[in-house]
Amino acid sequence: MPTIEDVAREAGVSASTVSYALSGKRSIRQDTRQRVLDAVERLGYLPNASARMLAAKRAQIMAVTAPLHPDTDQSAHMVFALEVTKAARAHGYDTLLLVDDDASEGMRRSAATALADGIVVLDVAAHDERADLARALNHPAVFIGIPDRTDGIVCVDLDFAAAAREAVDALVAAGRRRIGLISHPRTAVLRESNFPLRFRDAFAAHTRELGLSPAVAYPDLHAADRALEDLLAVLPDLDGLVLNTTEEVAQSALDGLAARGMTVPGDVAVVAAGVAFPTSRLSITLDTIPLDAAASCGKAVEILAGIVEDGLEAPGVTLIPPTYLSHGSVVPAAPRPA
Amino acid sequence: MPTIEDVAREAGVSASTVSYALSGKRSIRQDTRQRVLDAVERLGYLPNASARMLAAKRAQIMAVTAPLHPDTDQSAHMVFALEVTKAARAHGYDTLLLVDDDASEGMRRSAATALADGIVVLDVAAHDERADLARALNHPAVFIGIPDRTDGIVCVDLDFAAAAREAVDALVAAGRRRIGLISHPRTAVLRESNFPLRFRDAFAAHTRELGLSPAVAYPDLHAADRALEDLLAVLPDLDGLVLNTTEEVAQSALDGLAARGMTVPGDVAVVAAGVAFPTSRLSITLDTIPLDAAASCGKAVEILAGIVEDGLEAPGVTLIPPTYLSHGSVVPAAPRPA
DNA sequence: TGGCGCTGTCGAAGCGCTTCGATAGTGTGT
DNA sequence: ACACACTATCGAAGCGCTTCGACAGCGCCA
Repeated sequence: MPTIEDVAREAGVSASTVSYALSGKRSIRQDTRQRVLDAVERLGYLPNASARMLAAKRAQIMAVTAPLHPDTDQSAHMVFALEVTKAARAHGYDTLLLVDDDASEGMRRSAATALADGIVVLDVAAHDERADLARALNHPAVFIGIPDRTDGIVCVDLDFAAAAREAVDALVAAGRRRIGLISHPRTAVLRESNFPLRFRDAFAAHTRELGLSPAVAYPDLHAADRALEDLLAVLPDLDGLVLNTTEEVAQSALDGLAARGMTVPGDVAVVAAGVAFPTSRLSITLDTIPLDAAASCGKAVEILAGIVEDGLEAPGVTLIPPTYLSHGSVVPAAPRPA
Repeated sequence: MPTIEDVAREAGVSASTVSYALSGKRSIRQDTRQRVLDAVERLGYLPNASARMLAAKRAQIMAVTAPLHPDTDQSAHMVFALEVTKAARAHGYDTLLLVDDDASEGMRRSAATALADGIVVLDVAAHDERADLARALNHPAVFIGIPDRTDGIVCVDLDFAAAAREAVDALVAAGRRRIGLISHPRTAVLRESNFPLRFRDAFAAHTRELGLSPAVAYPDLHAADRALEDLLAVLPDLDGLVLNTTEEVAQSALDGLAARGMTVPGDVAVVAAGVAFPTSRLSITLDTIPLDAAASCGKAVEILAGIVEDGLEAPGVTLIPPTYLSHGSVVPAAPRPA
């Protein structure tokens, strides 16, 4: 591999001139710059990464950490890791994947060894040890997801509350007033990430604001049938359904409606909101407010790059505004039989 | 962050002594080493990664490249990326995730800048430009998957041929002799990765060896029904079925059997072989010879670490022996009605 | 007791880059 | 013609580590 000295010799200038010609940090005469660029081209020069890191105190690397609970579905987080990687690349960073069993070890190591300039934290739990670590570490970090305590850390996430309101509004606009929500399993709502709570609470508040009676049900781990039962007990003439749940449970809910002879969107208008899967994979393609990995990750990387490069003041919590995608599963209610 | 000089001062020795005490590359008196270790502990010292890389000409980083076709299911490859990361960590390496649209750009860059010591190549196609690149690059690389031309490159993959034979043997041992194979869609078989071919050819050869008439069918993109039809046209009294296909098609095949009133394993014994999904997710948990990401990735990383660290001669193609997992979907045939 | 080989430690060089300060060269206003 | 500001370039220092060669101190054998 050629070094900067080789390029300098080839171009008939000094190494520092090559460096400045390539970085643009000092003015270089146009023809000199061109000779340097030609030499670079001819030799196929790329600066050695470690030398550059050492001298510039900048690695151009972002670490991304995904904890490794055996129970969670890995591939879901991996999609986020992928999106972070794409976004980071667009900002000129490479991405280091950290998946240690000890969630903190990788963060600590990549910070202490200056291997990465910043860290993107995925799959954030309500009580996440990595939040404390981030506060202590004095190393740029951005969380995708929001833990309970957000002081001293930087977070990005979909605005689940707004998503809930928008889902309700869409149903109400279609004349639906008996609206239920199928949320996540109770255990998940209580223990893990807190977005199900944010969604549920906004759903309840907003329906109440609109003079409706909120009905929320929690599915079992994989099936929605009992949840649907619960909903129908409270709202026998259910005509709107919000799904903030997994793909499996969503499909199960649709199956449950079909089994009861209830049509979508005729009898029940349905919208999936704050969900990570494309509804086109369901038996009926639903209107959806997606949890868009690319959007969250793009924003997170942008913020992180700003902190690293310009020492920008870190914004606290950044909420991504929801986007409503129409697929025909919400239409005006048929006139009710009198 | 403390430097090696800080540790040296704290321990009352020179920097080189600290280095040797930590690396073990020269003998250090026991009590001196202990003083160094204590100082390291007290200061929380971790060596700066870039300085270490620059001096040692070793990054302790492996790159993993997954090409970014929009059509392919990303999360599947991401599981491999995850397994590579885990295995690499166990060998003391971190993992750089490369997902450039231009599949080669990241490889070229990480090699030329010496950012990574080696590259693990995922999702290898039959004709993969990255194979040519690897030959040209003179940088350690291991492919997970096998392109058509394997000269000059290092590959690891499941032994699909052996898997096919083992699947057939299991069915034959259960007294099944009218055995069909549902492979991948024809287009995939011809254009993309070549393992479907390796599997199919071994299936055909081995059934023929055993005096059976091989029947192979190719599903449509998502459904197996026509393939099943094709199979039954050739083998009306099908009693053994091998699935080397996607989860979706496998489920569709089971549905097809059920729709025809054929029971598993009573009428038809079924085994899924060389498949990346757990058969427990199907409506019937099938005997399976899994395509085990952890096994392939572990082996690949081990080989790569050997090349990087000890300049080991690179083995050409390493085939992972298949493992048969029994789940009761292959049982002896009922006595045939005379 | 002198020479020899070990063992344990140190100093210095060097990895390839960035960046600071110095300086030669150029043009401008007086 | 001279001082002055500016531009373009260079040399050298330094980032924090690894590693090589040197060598002091030691025990051992002759």
